[in-house]
Amino acid sequence: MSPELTRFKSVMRQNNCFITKQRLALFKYLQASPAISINALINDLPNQDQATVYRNIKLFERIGIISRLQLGWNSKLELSNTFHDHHHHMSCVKCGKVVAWEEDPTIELRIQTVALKLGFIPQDHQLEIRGLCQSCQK
Amino acid sequence: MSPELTRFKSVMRQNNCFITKQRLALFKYLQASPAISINALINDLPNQDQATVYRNIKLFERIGIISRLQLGWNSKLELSNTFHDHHHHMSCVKCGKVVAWEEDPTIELRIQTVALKLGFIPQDHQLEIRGLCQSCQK
DNA sequence: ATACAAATTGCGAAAAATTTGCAATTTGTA
DNA sequence: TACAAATTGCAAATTTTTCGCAATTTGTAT
Repeated sequence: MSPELTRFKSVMRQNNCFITKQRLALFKYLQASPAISINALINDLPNQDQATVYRNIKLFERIGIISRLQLGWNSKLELSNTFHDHHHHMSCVKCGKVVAWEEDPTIELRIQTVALKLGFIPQDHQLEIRGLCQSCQK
Repeated sequence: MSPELTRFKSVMRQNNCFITKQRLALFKYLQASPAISINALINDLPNQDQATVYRNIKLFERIGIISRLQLGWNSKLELSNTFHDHHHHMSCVKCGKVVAWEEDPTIELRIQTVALKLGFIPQDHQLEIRGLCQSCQK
């Protein structure tokens, strides 16, 4: 069992949530790519009703398993699994491609400092960069 | 005329967009707070049809005047005026309060570096921190 | 000023996205 | 294995967003 799966089950148990096959399939699907739209989820998990998908997305958000991203100016809402090492996203304004990147210690540290200065206890953060990807620069 | 308003008009002209009173009202409203939901906009701009509000939000996003934020796990989509000095947001996971903060040179520089390393030409970015605000810590 | 072409608006209706109630099924626990 | 509680699927309701089109408004060139 992958460490992400172990962690997933542990978080679910901590929150008194049943581990159903629908939830497992959703979690695994979310692990496969850095960002995915709700529509893609509903289409690619055809054995689940859309109501179930929506309910479980909301649950996963509430207990911190996924978070919502707003990538481009015209893009749909997307979801990303927070159990990835990469929390941050860079998206191309032209072709829409999304690349995830690893935490950057300098940025993480700065975020801590800024949050504390404003009186917040930081819990989570999200950084999205928009720009032109290599192939769209040509 | 405020410098923001001047810049707004200039960006609008560059994009061959008419400066209508609906768009001016929308822009001014977006300037008043760090983040605002679409519903609040529609309710607070009662002299505009909701179709107009939606169309102009889309326009403003496309030409870079506003950007979308996804603040809390349960929060609605919000919009923020990019002409503010503060681009970044910190939101309280408990009470939903949103605080904007100024650019941080260390973070900005790091973002440039990371983007270039991944082959992107960065155009815009967005950083959102979630945590517990001072009053909700008690 | 005035007139004109093109862009924008308001309206109503359509389409898309999300949520809800409830009976049937599934889950974890004892 | 049996039970209580949680979850699912389904259909319908609700909410959010988009669209077509006639009427109005805007910027520009007289």
